[in-house]
Amino acid sequence: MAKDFPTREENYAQWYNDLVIKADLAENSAVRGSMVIKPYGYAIWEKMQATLDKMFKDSGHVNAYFPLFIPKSFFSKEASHVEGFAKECAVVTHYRLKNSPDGKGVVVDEDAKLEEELIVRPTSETIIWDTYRNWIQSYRDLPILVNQWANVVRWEMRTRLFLRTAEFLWQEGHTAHATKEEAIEETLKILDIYAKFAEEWMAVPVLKGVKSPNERFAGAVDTYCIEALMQDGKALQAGTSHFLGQNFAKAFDVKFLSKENKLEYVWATSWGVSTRLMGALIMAHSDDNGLVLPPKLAPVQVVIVPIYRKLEQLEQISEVALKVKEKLEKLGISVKYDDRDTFKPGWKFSEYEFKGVPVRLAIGPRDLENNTVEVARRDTLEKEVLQLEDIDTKVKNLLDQIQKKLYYKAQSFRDDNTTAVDTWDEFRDVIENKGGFVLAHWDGTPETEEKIKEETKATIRTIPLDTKKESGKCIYTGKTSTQRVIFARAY
RNA sequence: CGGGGUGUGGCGCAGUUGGUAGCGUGCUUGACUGGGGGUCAAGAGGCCGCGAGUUCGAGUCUCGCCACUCCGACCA
Repeated sequence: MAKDFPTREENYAQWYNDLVIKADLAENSAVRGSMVIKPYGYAIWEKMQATLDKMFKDSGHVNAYFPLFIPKSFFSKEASHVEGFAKECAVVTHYRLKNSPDGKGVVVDEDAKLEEELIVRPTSETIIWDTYRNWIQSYRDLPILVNQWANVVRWEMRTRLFLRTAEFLWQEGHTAHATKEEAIEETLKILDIYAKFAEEWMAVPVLKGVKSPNERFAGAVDTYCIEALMQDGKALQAGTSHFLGQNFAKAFDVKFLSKENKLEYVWATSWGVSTRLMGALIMAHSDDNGLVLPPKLAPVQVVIVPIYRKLEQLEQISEVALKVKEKLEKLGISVKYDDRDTFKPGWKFSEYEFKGVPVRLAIGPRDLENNTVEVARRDTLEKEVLQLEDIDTKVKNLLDQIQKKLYYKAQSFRDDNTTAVDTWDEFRDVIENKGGFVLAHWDGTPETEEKIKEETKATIRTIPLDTKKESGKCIYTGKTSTQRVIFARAY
């Protein structure tokens, strides 16, 4: 099944696509631009969800749910917000179908036109702030720290599995605060959660930073982001956290009485990560043999494959294998024992390798005699034969080791592909031939960023937060600059 | 929305100057097999994207439509 798909070198885009489909993560659906997330892919997403959900709750947030449909009029209330999303909104205009006159199928019933058209949410700021108006009167009602898990629709022209689909799954947090400082603090707190999740669970190193005005969320004062580097040298925005200022409070007239008995506008944030993280996860670690998953997010962490000739042998092996499974499960490891007689061991090896299962154990007659088990790790493809004694802690340690190794590998890749440049020629050369993150001085103007984008397709991915100030000259205009920013071609 | 490509068993493809559809893989059954995608045998499976036209005859030629896909402009 896994044969015949291109290497990363040959065709990176095709490699990614084939990987997603052949590893059973997702497939294209009958609806253009919308995908079906298959059980194996969805299991990964569920683990992401569960982890993030806990992190949000541990930091004081609660979940709620707001409607899929948003009245059209809500959108026009915040000027830059409309502008940002208007071009990609799906609109509901009618609420009824009827049999077509020719008797073949159904048509829209023109008599069932909606008074006010509804937008399928591309994001929920408008409906949520319209709601918050009623929730907030006093400083005592603040802060509101709400998150929702939902689907959203953005009518994209070109789509790619997980990376950009017309409909996608995400979480969106929407918080309301009494002060500017508190809202900014919230924005950064979430950014830290995102970074921690990416690095510790996904094993993907990310840069934390702030977006340039060109890349800012429509309606935000500041957009913070985590930015990851993929194996083809392109950047991927993995999560965003927005400080919205009082923009939405003003647009939706959300005011509160402060302790000082003054009527003030509420300060807001919003933040989200989506199924796009799946794309980042896949591209960050996988190789030409298929998917590579970090143990912490792998739906199956360990697979056990029995090797046998006769069914009596299988019984003996199963006895040992099931004991191993039980011991591993006691340590919280998810184990699959694949004793299907309908597939050959070699076939199973390839299958699980392709699907990125971190550790494979094989137990055969020789192992029964010697009290051993063959342990294979997916990330390095190394195999070794270990004594059965303490196999549970050995495997647990191995999983931890794989998790760390994946992160370090991704980190050293990123380091190798981060280049500081000081001249325009150098800049163009690196963007064109090497790729990756390029650290360069920029004069701070949207015009310059736009010009650079036109000429090189590279954009400012982020203005890093934890970086030293350093004076220099803009690579494009030569004007003075106080800090290097990160340029890259991006997904 | 512009430019290219592709639509043929589940999947991947071949199909010559028009003559009634084939290969690989997968599927079913059986035997032998089993420590890296096994071998052999016997089977099942097709509105050739859709619609017109040319022709005695169209997977093949003509026209129209639809879908998918890749490359650009737009985007998490």
